[in-house]
Amino acid sequence: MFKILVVEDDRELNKTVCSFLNRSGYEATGCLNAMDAYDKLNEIAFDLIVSDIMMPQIDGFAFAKTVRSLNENIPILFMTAKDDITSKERGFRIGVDDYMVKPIDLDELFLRIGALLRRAKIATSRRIEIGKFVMDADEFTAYLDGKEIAFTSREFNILYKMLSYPKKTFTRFQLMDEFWDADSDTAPRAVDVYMTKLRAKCSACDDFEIVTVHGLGYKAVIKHEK
Amino acid sequence: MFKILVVEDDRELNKTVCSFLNRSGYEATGCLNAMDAYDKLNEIAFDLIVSDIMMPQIDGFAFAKTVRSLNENIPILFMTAKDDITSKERGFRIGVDDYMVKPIDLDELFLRIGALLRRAKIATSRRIEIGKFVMDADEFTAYLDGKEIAFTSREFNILYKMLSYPKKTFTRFQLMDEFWDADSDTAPRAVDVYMTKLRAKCSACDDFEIVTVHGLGYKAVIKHEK
DNA sequence: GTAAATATAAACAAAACGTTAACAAATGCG
DNA sequence: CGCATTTGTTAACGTTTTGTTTATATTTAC
Repeated sequence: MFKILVVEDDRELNKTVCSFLNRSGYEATGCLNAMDAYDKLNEIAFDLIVSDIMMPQIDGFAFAKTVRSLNENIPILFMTAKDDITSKERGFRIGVDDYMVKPIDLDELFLRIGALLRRAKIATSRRIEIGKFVMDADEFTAYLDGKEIAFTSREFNILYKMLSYPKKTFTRFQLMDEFWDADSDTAPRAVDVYMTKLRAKCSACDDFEIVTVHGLGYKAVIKHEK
Repeated sequence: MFKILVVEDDRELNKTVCSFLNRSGYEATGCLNAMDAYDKLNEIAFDLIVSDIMMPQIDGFAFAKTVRSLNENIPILFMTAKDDITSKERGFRIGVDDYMVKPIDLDELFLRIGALLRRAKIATSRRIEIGKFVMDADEFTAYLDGKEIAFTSREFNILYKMLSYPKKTFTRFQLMDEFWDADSDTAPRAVDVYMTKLRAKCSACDDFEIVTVHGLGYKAVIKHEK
C-alpha cells in the first residue's frame, strides 16, 4: 500500500485529507508542521508528500527544498491558497511535481496523486526499500543509511529475492535451483554459508532479519517499530 | 533540446502555445488533429505531448490511449475546457500525467512541462558534463579540462551510454548487443579490453570511475567530492 | 540428554578479471 | 588498387575475487 505524508497546519483540512486518502486505499499520515514531518520521514518510508505552503516556522518551500535535497525522487504535491504564478514558479523550481489551489477538490487530489505515483513508480521499479536499507537492482548495490554495503552478485541476488517475498521461507533446494547452475553439484550446506555472510554484512541493519526455519530453510522477516 | 508535440484543433491557441514554447527554449510542433499527430509521432521522437480533449474525429482520450499503449513513458498533459471531474478521471485513468483547464496560463504550462520532464527523467541534452570531463555526442568528442581525449567511435559510444546511466550496471551481453553487430561472434571478453582502454584514457579524470561488477559487468560511477 | 540440524571460520579450489601483445580486419589515402 | 594507419579481436598469464568444503562449535527438537 502506498504511504502518503500530509503536511498541513489547518487541523480541519489535514484531517479531511487524511481520512479521505485512507478511505481511498492509501495509508495517510498527517503532520501539522514541518518539524513533525521531518521526524515522520525519518521513521517511515513515504511514497509521496502532500504539503501546504503557508505554515508557521518552516514554510512549504523550505520544507520541500530540504526533502528534495535528501530524496530527489519522492513526488511532492503542493496544496495552497496562493494562486499567483510567482509562488508556483518558486515551487516548481524547488522540484515540486504538482500544485493544487485551495479549496481542494478531493477527487482531483486523488487523481493527481495516482498519476504522480504511476510516473514515480516507473523510475523506481527495480528497487527495494526497507527502512534505511535500500537495494537497487539496476545499480546492483545496496545501501544502509546511504552507505554502500558490498555484496557479491550471488549474495545480492539471494537477498533481493528473499526481501521481495518477506516472511516466505525458501528451502536450500529452492535457492540452489535458482541461484546455482542446474548441473552444479554443490552441497546444499553452501547455502548456510551464504546466510552467515548475509547476516554479517547486514548486522548493522535493524530493519529486517534472516530467520532460520529449522528443518526447512530460511526467510527474511521485516521488523516493525517497537 | 526537448521536443514537444502540441495537438489542438483551435488554430489560434495552437499557434499561441507553440510559439510560446519555442520562445521558452523548447522545440514545439503543432498538429490540428490526432491523425496528423500520429504521423508526426512516427517521424519525430517527441519528449512530451500537450493535447486538447475535444477535437473532431478522434478525441484526446482516444489519442492519449493509443499513445500510451505504444509508449508508456512519454508524459502527456491534457489541456481542456472541461472542468468536470468525470472528464479528469477518464484522462488520468488512461495514463495522462497532468491536466490544465482553459484558459491556459502559459507560465503555468511552462512550469508544469518542466516538472513533467524532470519527473520522466528524460535526458536534457546530447552533452554530458561531469566535473572537468565533457562528452558531446553531436561533435563526437570528449574533453578533459578543455583538452581533447581521442576515443574510437565504439569507445565513445560505450562510455557515453554508461555515463548516461550512472551507476547502472551493464552486462557484457547488453553492451555487445548494443555496440556490436548482431551477427558478430566476438567473445564477450572483448568488452574487458574496452574497459581497460577506457580506464587508461580516462585515468587523468577524477570525476568518474568505471567499476567492475564482478560476475555481471561494468558500471560508471560518478565520484562526489567531500 | 542426545541426535540432528545449523553457525561459523578458515583453508582450499574455481571462476572471473586485468593487462599485454601479437595478429587480423577495417579504414583512409595517394 | 596497394600501402599505411587505425581499430578490433583473441589468447595467454598473472592477479583478484568469489565459491566450496571441511572441521568444530553451537543450537534445536523431542
